[in-house]
Amino acid sequence: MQSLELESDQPFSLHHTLNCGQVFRWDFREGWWHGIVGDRALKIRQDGDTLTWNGADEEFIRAYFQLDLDLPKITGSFDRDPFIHAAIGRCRGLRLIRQPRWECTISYICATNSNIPMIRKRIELLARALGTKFTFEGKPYFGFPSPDAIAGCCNATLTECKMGYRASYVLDTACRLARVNDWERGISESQYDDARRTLMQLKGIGPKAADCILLFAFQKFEAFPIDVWIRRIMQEQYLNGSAASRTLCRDAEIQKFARDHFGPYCGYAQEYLYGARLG
DNA sequence: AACCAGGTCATGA
DNA sequence: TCATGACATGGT
Repeated sequence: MQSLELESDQPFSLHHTLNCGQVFRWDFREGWWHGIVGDRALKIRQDGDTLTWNGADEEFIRAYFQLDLDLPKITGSFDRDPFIHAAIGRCRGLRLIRQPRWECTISYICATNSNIPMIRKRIELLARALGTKFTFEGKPYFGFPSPDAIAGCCNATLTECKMGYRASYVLDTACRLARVNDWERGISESQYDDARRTLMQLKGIGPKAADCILLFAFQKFEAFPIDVWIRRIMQEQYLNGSAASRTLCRDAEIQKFARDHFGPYCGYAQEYLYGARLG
């Protein structure tokens, strides 16, 4: 077991960070958050300014939870209206996570047109079917399947994982990326627009999934994923006033507004809006 | 029983 | 470039 003391001027909330819908393989049980990240399992808890965990070194924890970033500076940069101000207050300490790139990519293909419990079930079934089994604190876990593991399976296997029509998307993307050496580097080194276009050439990745992947796995904070919730919030709160009188506007317009209004960290702002969405 | 969920794709104008 | 409908699945 290891621990660290958070800096007093750098807010962090494990609960908001893991509960805001950006990751799908974390569970809160008996006072601990239990998670599977790529091929490792870990558990972690927060008591005030103390983080205690098992299953990773401190370097991993700091990187994974973005403890190296100046959060007040980030939230301050987009704290520009009463609505986002309230969301920042409600989700105080929420940090974006640095997700494994491959896992994040497949996860958000699995996420389309589904609710969060269904996404979680799908990914768990996928890991059980094709992931590597290992033991952590005496219990069995399944890591996230490698590109080769998915690329080598058949459509029926993925259908058994409740992928529905996404099965062929997952398989196709796995086959493509499995043959490319270090595909992440090209995305990582590209500007946001180019990276987004490249990702969208993969089956099952449209504008929304691409933005989630760029935001959560490539730290391109200018990405502003628009799902049904964010679309609703943006139209009601920022674009056209009341729900009754609003006229619909395109996602591209919403995105432009978001980047102009919230600035270069608008992706971070998006996650605060999403995290605070249930009132 | 329709409708919805962290949407995307194929089609047709 | 844009609307429109289909699409697997499970919950409400």
